[in-house]
Amino acid sequence: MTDLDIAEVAHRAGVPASTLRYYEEKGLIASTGRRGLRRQYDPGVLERLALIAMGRTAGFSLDEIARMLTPDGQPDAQPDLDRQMLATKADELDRRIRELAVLRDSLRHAAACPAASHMECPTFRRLLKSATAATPRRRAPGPP
Amino acid sequence: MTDLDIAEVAHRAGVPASTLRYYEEKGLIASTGRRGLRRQYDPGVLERLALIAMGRTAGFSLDEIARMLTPDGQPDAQPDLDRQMLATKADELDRRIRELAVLRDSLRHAAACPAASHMECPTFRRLLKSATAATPRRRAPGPP
DNA sequence: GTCCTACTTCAAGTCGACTTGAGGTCAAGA
DNA sequence: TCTTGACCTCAAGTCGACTTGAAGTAGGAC
Repeated sequence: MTDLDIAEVAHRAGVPASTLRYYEEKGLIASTGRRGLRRQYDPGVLERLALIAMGRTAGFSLDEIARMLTPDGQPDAQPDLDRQMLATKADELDRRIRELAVLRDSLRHAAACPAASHMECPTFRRLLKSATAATPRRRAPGPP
Repeated sequence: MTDLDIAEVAHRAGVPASTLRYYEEKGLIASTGRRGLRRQYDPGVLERLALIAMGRTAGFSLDEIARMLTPDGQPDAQPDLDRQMLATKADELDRRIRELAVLRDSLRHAAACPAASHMECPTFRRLLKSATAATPRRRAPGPP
């Protein structure tokens, strides 16, 4: 029995146990059973959690991730849909990355530019324009 | 009087009027006055809104953006702090971009890879590892 | 002069992703 | 055996960024 205690998983994955319970409730992970009350996990859950974390940093919601992780459709039609979705997500990510790159350049320029107000700097305004031009109004993230 | 009505601003900026009121309440934008009850805005507010949108897509909170837009400290010490902050933010963005790039590559690979389960693919696992290795546990975004 | 409509305020609601708190349980060590 | 403390459940709270709803008001078309 190589199963891991919830505390162990929490520690190794770097998330609080409450998050693991929450993920379980959402169907993102599953425990193999209990020892007494305590959840036990297959070590593979760590990779799954890494995958979840990865998806989160990519900007996917837990529901989206759940859908990616658990193909819920017809057994044989699914893999293609899955691959299709992954490709789509990759494209989205690509767009996002390009936006952020422009933004980064804008900030860097603004940090170096001597103009009193950044808005007075033509370079900055040009960058600003190209950063916002193609942005397809999606609810922005927003960190801690 | 070239001022814009709130509806005009909302339309041109592509945000609901309620958002403009909210931003005003938060001190992110200001109206030049009222016509009757209705807020009027200087056309410059559009650039400011673009800047705000830009900051949002970069993952900054409204409070952070407010701080960037309105230097609140000593008149002469501020510009440097401002530039310093912008440079820091640019660096953060850069890290984030690199993470996302790895992620995008992982997704693309997974989409093309013939392995039954992505976890069985060594390439994917390697990518996964490098994607999550350096990730400094920050609360992830999460779209609509 | 009246009416319509788009605005106004303010309080409250929503959404996602968790966290927190109260009250309960049980495996393991003294 | 008893205690301890880390886990358990379930409900409720939090946070940021808005949105929604009720009730009120004024500019402009008729």
